[in-house]
Amino acid sequence: MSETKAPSNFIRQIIDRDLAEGKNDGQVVTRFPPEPNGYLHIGHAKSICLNFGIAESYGGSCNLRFDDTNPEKEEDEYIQSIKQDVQWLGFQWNGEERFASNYFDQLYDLAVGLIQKGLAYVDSLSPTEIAEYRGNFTTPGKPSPYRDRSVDENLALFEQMRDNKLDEGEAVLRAKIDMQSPNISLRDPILYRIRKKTHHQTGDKWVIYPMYDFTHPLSDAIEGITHSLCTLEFEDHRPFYDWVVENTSVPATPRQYEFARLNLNYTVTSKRKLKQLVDEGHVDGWNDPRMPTISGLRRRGYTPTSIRTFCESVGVSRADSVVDMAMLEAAIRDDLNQHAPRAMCVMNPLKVVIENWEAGKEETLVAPVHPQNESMGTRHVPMTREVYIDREDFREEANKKFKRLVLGDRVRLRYGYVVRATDVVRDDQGEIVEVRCSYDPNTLGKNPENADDQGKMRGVIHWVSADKGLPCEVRLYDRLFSAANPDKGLEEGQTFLSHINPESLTVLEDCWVEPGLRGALAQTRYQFEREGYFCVDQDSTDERLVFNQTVGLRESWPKEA
RNA sequence: UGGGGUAUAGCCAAGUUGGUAAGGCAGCGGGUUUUGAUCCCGUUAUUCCCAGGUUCGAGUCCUGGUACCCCAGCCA
Repeated sequence: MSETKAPSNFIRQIIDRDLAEGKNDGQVVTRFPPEPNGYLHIGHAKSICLNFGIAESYGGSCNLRFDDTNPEKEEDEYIQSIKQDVQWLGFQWNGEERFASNYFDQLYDLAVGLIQKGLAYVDSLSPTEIAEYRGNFTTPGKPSPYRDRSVDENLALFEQMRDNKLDEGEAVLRAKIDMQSPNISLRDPILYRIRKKTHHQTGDKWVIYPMYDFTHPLSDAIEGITHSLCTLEFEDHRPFYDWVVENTSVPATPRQYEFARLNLNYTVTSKRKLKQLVDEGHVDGWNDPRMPTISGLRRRGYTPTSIRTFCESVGVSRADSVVDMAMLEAAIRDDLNQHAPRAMCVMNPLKVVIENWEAGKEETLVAPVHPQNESMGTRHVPMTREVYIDREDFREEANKKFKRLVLGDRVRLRYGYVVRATDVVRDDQGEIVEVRCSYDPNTLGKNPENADDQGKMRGVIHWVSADKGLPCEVRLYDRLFSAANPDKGLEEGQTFLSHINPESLTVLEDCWVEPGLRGALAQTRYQFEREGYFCVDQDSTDERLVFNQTVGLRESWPKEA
């Protein structure tokens, strides 16, 4: 086992430097701060792994904080799912989960302090007027006529806002900074707005709610966060983040650092778009196995380890990038290859009758649970006169590269005997419905003695006893979108939804799996040999197993076979 | 258009004081194999967005370009 060295990235370098300079008393405290307005997705996993991972490797701690400053979009359902997902990934936050709303009282006092210092004022401009006064990229903003209200008047007005004396949109509290700033987020950013909505944590206590830009630096400071990691789009807000920390009396000086968010091809990682997919019924819910949500990946069969190693492998940088889905798939294949028990499942059954096998005779074959890991033990696979093989594994004729069953040739039934196809049975339409075979009783665990005459043994195929196998359902998944970037190449009137892959889900109803899987619990993962990795879906019942394809095996065989 | 960022292989990504381009994914070739899997071995950038310059020496420093991303919510 090689020592896993902490991956180098610019954030770790900053922390190393800070530690070397003795900053923050040698402490490293991070936080993962989601807004509870949706389910977590693979992009959040990157942030979670970064924040918790850094805390872990520097002997620090990481808080879970809900950034719940906008009661309009937030729900308790999201809070619960977020907590579950973080824990499932294997991380434990420091103490209880926190809420920005825990700090509403302190935030209010700090805002009053800003007013008293002449650094904040109540603006009575309408929303559209505020937008006009703000200017744009080329035009500097101009001061609101209310910008120079007296401290006393501001204090009184802010109190009226808080005491529900004003209507929504009638007034806001703004920081007094610089309406001419080339950085638009410094043109007197809004600190508080009136929202007469019941809040999932504070109920009806408040009718004014602080904005993210005001809340975040203060929450960080209150919690003693040392390194506040967020994505690139907040870069322009950093000067205001520092302004807030400098101009309020808070116990610490957290610093914000930005990294590039994760993009994956053939999917979307935007809460808004994911919510749209769910709300409009394009998928089966937030945990649809095709979704890039943590809960979707979980249902699909991804392991926490695979998601964590994936996040580690993509690294952390400041360059916009789009990670290839193949990297995610490589991570889950790697984990499951090592740990998933093997089983045989036939998904497109074709009956095979072994004519020289005595009717009614059953033989129990012994197979390893894992070919490279003896400690996982063995399993019993019943062999009978009639078995199913996959239709893809039989051809009447084929060239030498086809390593499966061909009429007249031999193939091994995995863990069992070598059989030779002798004839086919067709239905009225001429379609093959059955293959007749003979078997060589002397080939269990050894090769046929006459390998060279009478045609060679072409390969090994999987199979399931027709009498003893279990009928089951298998759900196959393809990428949710057929375009690498669903937001690109759109015609007039099209949206990312136009790129949805209509064949992202294939349900196979007539599948057969070896009987040892009877009663398998939801989430149990297997490698179906020669097919891929699958896990038991939550829709599974005692009567009927349902499997989700997590990912196929790597396939590399000659195209013209 | 003003401001803020980013450019290293098909995709991520190391490269810190200038010393002669890590690693992963994908690909390709070969070996082992009762999974066309796994595993193993080999291979894939004379060049770092472009053009100049400094230097014995530049992905790293300087100058000038180019491309792409973010910002004009009382969202986060």
